[in-house]
Amino acid sequence: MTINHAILGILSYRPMSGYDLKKVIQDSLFMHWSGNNNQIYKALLELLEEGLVTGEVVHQENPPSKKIYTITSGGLDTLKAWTACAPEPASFRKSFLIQLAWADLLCDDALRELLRSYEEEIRLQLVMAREKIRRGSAFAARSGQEAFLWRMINENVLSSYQSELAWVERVLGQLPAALSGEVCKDEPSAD
Amino acid sequence: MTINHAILGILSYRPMSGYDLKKVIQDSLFMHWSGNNNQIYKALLELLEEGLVTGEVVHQENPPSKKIYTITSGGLDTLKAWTACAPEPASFRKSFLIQLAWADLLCDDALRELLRSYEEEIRLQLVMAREKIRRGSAFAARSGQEAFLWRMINENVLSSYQSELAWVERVLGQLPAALSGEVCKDEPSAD
DNA sequence: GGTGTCATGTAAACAGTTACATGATTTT
DNA sequence: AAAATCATGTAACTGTTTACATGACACC
Repeated sequence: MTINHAILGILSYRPMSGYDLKKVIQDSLFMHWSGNNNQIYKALLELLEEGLVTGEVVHQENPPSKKIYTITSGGLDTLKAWTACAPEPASFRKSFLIQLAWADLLCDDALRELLRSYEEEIRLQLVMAREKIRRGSAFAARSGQEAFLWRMINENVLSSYQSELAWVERVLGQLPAALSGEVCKDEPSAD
Repeated sequence: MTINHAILGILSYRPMSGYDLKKVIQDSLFMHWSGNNNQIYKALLELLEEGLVTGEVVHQENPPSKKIYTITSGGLDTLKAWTACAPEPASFRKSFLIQLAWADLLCDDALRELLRSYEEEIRLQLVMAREKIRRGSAFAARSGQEAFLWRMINENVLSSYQSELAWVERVLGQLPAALSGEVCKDEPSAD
């Protein structure tokens, strides 16, 4: 459950409530969770039990009250240990590729249309990503190194979309030749 | 549940058992599921109930017997309808980026080491992807168009890894400058 | 009077993984 | 004798999403 680590990371910047965490996660480029309550409030309970955060109820002038969570020194240690551990491989889930794999069933126009709508979809993702970057992080970088890392993270996300976009344009460009039946004559597809 | 569509797609090539499906999915580049029994056998039950496949028990000379599933014309229609529907956006889950986001806690050497091990990880993924491609598909392409699409799918996966690799190398290249503290002076990080 | 924000939480479902269980046969 | 392959399936769990429930206040 990586979301616990993500929450510890956010709380390392400043103490905040579950509600705040939800917004930070939703507005983030690289924290892929939808930011739903269920996961966040459950994670906070777990972190409390493990003593990695403390929770304090703060009564405001007007209700509702909120619970402000603060990372403990144990929490900081756990976070630091996690950041140093061996990275997991990235996972790409592109259900579009599965769609394409069986798209031989479609006629030429439908196939072209399918590729075009995927292209549109990626462009949309790119615009939204850029908008999130434009709005900036909710936090100030704590060091030049951190500012650098954050720029690299933004670049990573953008370059993923750009690579996907370049690919779909390549496919659309090669499609006419492929449809004319001139392609793949000398490419046996099974061994 | 996309795996049902993936299974329909595979069965559109040839009838086979759950066990065979498992292997096809595990050996595939782009079907991201682990190929676990639970999902496959459950999906097959659903497809049976919906009448999209038929199942026939085949007794072999030596046990165990197997159940061979065959796609129905209704199944083919469903598959075709699905291939034509609006594509979902690709989802990239890179827990490494979350790790990097809080990596300010690490010292220079640990950060460099972290990036290097991610680079290694991607290289490994790339090698495994190429190996899967080298072994080839379990099926012969039914048309030149299909052969073309399959090549494009392979290219997509490879270019995703290559883009990720290029990114991590860029980061490693820029790291010395970032660590020397010369970077980001004129880059306020919040708006 | 309806909609939106702040703020907590729960319920139900879907998606996906690991591990277990069985039993025969073949390979090491 | 142990391990791998063929082949079916189940159990338990983690992860993730959508939607619901509550209640005060503010804004249009």
